[in-house]
Amino acid sequence: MQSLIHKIKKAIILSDEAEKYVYSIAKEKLINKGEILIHQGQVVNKTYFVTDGCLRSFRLDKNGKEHTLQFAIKDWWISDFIAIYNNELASLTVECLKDSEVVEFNAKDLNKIHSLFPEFEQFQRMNLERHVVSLHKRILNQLELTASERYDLFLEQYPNIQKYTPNYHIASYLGITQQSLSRIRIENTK
Amino acid sequence: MQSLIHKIKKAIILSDEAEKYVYSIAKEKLINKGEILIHQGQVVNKTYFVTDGCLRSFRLDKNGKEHTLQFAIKDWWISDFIAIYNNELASLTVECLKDSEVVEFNAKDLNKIHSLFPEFEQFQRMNLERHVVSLHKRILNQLELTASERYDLFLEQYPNIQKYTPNYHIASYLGITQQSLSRIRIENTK
DNA sequence: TATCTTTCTTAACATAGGGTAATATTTTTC
DNA sequence: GAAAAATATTACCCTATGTTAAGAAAGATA
Repeated sequence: MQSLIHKIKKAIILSDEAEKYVYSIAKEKLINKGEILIHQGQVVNKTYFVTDGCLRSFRLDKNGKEHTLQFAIKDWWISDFIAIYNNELASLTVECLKDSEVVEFNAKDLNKIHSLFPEFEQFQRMNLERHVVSLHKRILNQLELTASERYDLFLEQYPNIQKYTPNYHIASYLGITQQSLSRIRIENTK
Repeated sequence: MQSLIHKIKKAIILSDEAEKYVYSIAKEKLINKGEILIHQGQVVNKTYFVTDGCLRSFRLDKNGKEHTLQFAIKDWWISDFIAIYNNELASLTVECLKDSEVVEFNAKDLNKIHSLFPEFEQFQRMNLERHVVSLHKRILNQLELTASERYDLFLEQYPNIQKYTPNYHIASYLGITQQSLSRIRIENTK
């Protein structure tokens, strides 16, 4: 929780009342490895801020294959923003990859914060700007890099993630099979 | 220009002064097909709002291949947000696909608007939220759909774009070659 | 209309990566 | 520590897509 407040205060001037409101709608939670926070196909009304550990969001397609949209480590937000934005049932599952500590928010409470404390508009805008830029980069990487190059870049961006997540999750983030990733890993060490 | 003001007013309450400021920093421009608004490798300081026509942003990779990040039609923003956000030289080129009408902003003026008129924070946040959701969807589509399925979806999302842009631009958006797209187009009509 | 240029299609061949299945390795559980 | 479960590697074959090149079609220009 402290790490979230700290992150907010680094970005904006946070009044006492606003800080109180954040505390009033936030719920600190310890999550065990393997727990599912959001279930694909069910109602979504929570958004999570990760203060420790690692979560993952993915979609299960019609053929039973998983496709990883996001890994969330310390100081990242994670939820099913597609579903929340469109007011639909979850198109993603969010699961916990290792024992983690998160701050849970009801998505509607979190949305109200903007009208109650307009200073959060700026905080949120800046988060979203950063997010858009990272998504643009990911799309361009997917278009122009080989699987092997994408894997190298992934390891730079998430240097310790291999401790928390099996390779087939990484493969599903990169858009390849675990067998292909295995081949790439062997090539790279030669 | 009216269409931009209209769009803003649909989202937020726009004070007279704020509206005046928008006019003072905005520059309406007619752009000819083929004109380049942002050059990869050069300084970027402009952001464009499209009021009519169609623009495209793409990256030229080391092998001379183009990769399309975005098509922008009426009511979309386009620029090189990666470069602006990171204060780098352009990683993209923005070109005009058919004679278009745009509103040009200096990126710094546009950024100042948030502190001068905080109501724009909300406007921008909502734009960014929508944008993030559409990027999430695009990434998931790229991970889980075949090239043929992505093409079908593309045609739904940009129903008239084929009039403005050659197929090899569409192919470079979908992450395939123009030859593959040609094969897919033939398969689909069978 | 004729010519030039751009775009699209087609074909032959090459290759990255997928599918399936077997085996090896590591991790978890009892 | 043995057994079970999960994960990773390897192999064989297959398919979608890439590469290169040529030709056809469409659009632009003179």
